[in-house]
Amino acid sequence: MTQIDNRLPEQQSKASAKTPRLRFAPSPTGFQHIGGFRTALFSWLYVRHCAGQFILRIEDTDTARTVEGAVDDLIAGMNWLGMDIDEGPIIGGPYGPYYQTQRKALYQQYANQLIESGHAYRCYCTPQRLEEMRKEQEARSMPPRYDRRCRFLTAQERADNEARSTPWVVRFAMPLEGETVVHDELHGDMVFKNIDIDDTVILKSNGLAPYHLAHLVDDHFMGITHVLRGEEWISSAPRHVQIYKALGWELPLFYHVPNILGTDKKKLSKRRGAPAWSDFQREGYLPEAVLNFLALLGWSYDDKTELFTREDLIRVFTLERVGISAGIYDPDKLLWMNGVYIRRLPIDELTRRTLPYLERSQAEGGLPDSVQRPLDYEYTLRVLQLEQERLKTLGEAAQKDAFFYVDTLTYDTALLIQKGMNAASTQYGLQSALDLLTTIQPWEHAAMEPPMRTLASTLGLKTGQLFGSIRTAVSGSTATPPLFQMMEVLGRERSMTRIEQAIERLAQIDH
RNA sequence: GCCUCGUUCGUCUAGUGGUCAAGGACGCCGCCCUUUCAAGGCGGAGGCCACGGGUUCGAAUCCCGUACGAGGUACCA
Repeated sequence: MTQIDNRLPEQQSKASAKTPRLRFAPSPTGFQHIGGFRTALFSWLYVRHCAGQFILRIEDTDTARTVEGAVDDLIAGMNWLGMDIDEGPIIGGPYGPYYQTQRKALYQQYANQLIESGHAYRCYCTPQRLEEMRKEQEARSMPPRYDRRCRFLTAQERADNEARSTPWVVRFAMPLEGETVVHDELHGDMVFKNIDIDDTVILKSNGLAPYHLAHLVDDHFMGITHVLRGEEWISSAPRHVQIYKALGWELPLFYHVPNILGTDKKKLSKRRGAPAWSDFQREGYLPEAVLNFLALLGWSYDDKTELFTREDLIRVFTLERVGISAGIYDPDKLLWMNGVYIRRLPIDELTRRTLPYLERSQAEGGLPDSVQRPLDYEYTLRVLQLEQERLKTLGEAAQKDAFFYVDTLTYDTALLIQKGMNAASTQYGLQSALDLLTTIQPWEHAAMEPPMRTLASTLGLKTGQLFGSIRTAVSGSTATPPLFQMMEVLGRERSMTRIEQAIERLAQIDH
């Protein structure tokens, strides 16, 4: 119940005698959101921390919900985050196959064994009967539960059903009395009354096993030592320990990790708009930042450290420091962290990694389609040098820096006119700046700034007023990198042309 | 409804009976820097540690109850 008395030393040492083998076992029913990846990350980090093995297994026994492409997307996501897999689909491994639909026979074998040992039984109830029963129980505000009718069928009734070849499923016969203790390494002992637990289906009429049997058989034969899964599994855990017991198998160590909630405080779900890994990729989050962020959702190292490289994480990650209470995913903090990672990138790498975001089509979030691709690497590097500390995502660069690439600027002429100025004085200021700029040699920010400052005071303007007008003229924007550095990158010709165009604009509103 | 888990600043968290009149981070606010925007520096607001009872010389930390939240209650995972 508490965190203090939750680790039985004997059990811990029993497990550590074997090399840790942990798995991530998602169902391919859609696109994995970050909550799933976070749980996978904990397993992966632990495995890499103690030189174990990380297995990916696809729990595709619900064929009706299986979504085409989900496995590829999942693997791509793990790849993106840098979680390498030791055994799994595609790469294979000694304990395959790694798709549950391909392990059907195994589940049937153990379902039968459980029937023979008296721990399970065939249930001939029709879905309609179950449905009616459920409705009635609900109407009487009773807990909806299978009434175990088929558990107590006479030999004759069984024979009749078989003779009529009534379709059947296999149900696990939960003990009718007593308690089941689920020992969890994080939560301690959790006690359940057996009578509260349903006789769950362990083999469906189509011959496939649902989660409750399938994952357990697989974990056993794949030699899984630690089971990390979401806390939503706690309520079915007593069922699992009973099945392990009935099969005579040793239990793995359980770690029910906290869920990640959305800002609505509900479990993250795709339906409710939880982001997929590909959303982060598309917006230009760095996988190493996302990885760092995810690691901190339900795990902590100490009271202050929170920036970790992948290697750091592997080195310091331990399961003992995984928390137990659900947490809300905070997009603002991720955004901040992504900015930190962007700022730390060597400029070459930043350029290389940002280029694809800039070059993709405008519809996909890239630069305006009028801009010629491919982009010039050196030019983009100089642009990004100025933008680096201002970027929170790589994807933002296209919006913020379009003016560096585009031929004609679109902006509201009023933005040229600074506080305390009017069209005429702005026009005069720009013209004076233009005249001065013509003489600047070489075209470098250090050569521009001192004379331009002098010009401002000569004109009786604050630097902010003069520079603000030029800034808008040259970029079409009021928030940009430092003016003269920006003009240096933009080049003399383009900078001066834009100032001329601004003057023309002002001349027009003048009358 | 029933069962289970959880509950420390808005959010992520540190905290394993005294060093906690609760520390860090994001966000927010202010100041500094400053040609704008950032970044950076400094400072601030924000928590009766869900509530109520115990245990103890001493409790955010242990126990009990309550409230609230979440999860489960499928031939889904």
